[in-house]
Amino acid sequence: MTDERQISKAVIARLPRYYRYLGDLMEEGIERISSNELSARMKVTASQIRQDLNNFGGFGQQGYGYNVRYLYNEIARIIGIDRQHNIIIIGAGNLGQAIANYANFEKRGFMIKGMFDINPRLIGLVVRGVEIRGIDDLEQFIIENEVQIAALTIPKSKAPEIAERLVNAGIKAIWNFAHMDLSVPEDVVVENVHLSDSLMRLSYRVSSMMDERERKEKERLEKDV
Amino acid sequence: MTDERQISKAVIARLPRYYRYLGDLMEEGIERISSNELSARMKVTASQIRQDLNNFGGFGQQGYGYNVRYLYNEIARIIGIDRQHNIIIIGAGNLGQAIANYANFEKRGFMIKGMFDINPRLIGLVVRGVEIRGIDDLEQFIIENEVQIAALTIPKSKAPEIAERLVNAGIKAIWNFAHMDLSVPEDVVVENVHLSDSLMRLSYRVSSMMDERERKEKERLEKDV
DNA sequence: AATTGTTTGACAATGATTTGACAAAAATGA
DNA sequence: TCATTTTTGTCAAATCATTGTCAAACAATT
Repeated sequence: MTDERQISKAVIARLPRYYRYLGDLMEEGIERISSNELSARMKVTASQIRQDLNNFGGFGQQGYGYNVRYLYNEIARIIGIDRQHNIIIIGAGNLGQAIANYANFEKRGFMIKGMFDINPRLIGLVVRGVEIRGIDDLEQFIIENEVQIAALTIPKSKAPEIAERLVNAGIKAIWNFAHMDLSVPEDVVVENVHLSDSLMRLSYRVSSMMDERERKEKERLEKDV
Repeated sequence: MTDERQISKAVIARLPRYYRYLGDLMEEGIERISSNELSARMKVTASQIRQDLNNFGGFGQQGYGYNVRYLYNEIARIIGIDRQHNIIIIGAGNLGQAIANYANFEKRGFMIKGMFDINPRLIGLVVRGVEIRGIDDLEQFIIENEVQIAALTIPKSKAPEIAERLVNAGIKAIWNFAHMDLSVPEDVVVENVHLSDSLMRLSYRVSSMMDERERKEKERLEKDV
């Protein structure tokens, strides 16, 4: 009946990037774009762009291409950033404050309702108009302010305990910056940002690139002999 | 000749997670583990674990499993975190400082050689023993200190210009936190951390979970009639 | 030393994703 | 108005990734 076949993770992961490029196009004053032109800019195949977008409906028109503003708004709707999301930040250290200071937050519908920390020296401070609180009244705050999302920028050691409190208070999603995997009920979304994992991927790529360069250099020298 | 068949991106992306879990096992004092036990902890199939590891060599032993410490060290070697990498941070705002303060950096072979910013109020400050400098002598610093990696935590508007300077100074890799894609020569590694993309993926998942919940609720009510 | 149980590494089968190709639709230009 | 060009949406083919299976290897036990 409901033809809601699951859309693949790979497609979802690419949507924000489309959104970013469409925003750039709008800033450049470009009104329409073909999958071919966009594919050249984004360095992906045109086929992939068309196929990705068609998961959500036919946004283009033959002989014309895609209307940039329309597609931009449609993707915003698909991603869900046309609605308002209330968010809190737990851990008001550098990372938490960096997130709080990200200017485009409100523009995308993410309202920072509060910040929390256990460090008494931080409590009471105001970051971007948001006061840093102690975590004692965390649950009450979540319920009163209808908070759906919590950004977790605290050390690994405290993360599981806080995550459980968040879940019990009815949070819908955790943006997890702690260096560990959280275990939560299946109806709670966890989006991980494992910076250490990212740095290791970088390390792998640098290392293998250096190895390869070395290998080629050796090959070249051997040939010269 | 050289049997260096390319290892798939998906496998590389999983290595840091294996490394993380093996570290945890070591802390728990566990000496050996089977792919089956590990698969239960990590919520992936045992087959995938065995297949992934076998891309790099046979680290396990029939009837025994994998030696935790040995595998841990082998993965470190594969990722390249057994070598020393010199790194600089460009942009000493909250995000740059958050990265500088990450304690495990040195343990993984990443040596923070310097931090840079254009804000005169930050220049001269010392974060974790590293002085914040102006970006005028960036190129010289990179060469003199044999810096391979630059973390880029600056606004989008300044990123392309700085990236070009980094490339020209011979940097090998950019850990890119700017909200845009950089264009660099193909022998320069770029590892993107697009936090806004990550937040949008979270938004999509929260939104579709809420939609689904609503849909089910409606279905339930209709059935009751 | 022989037997039993465990567990890997390899391979085949399945599943998912990406790419290429093309008919049909719309825009453009004569 | 009609022919030509552009460009989508879709389908099929090709590629890539994951999973299940099993013989062979080793450990543990008697």
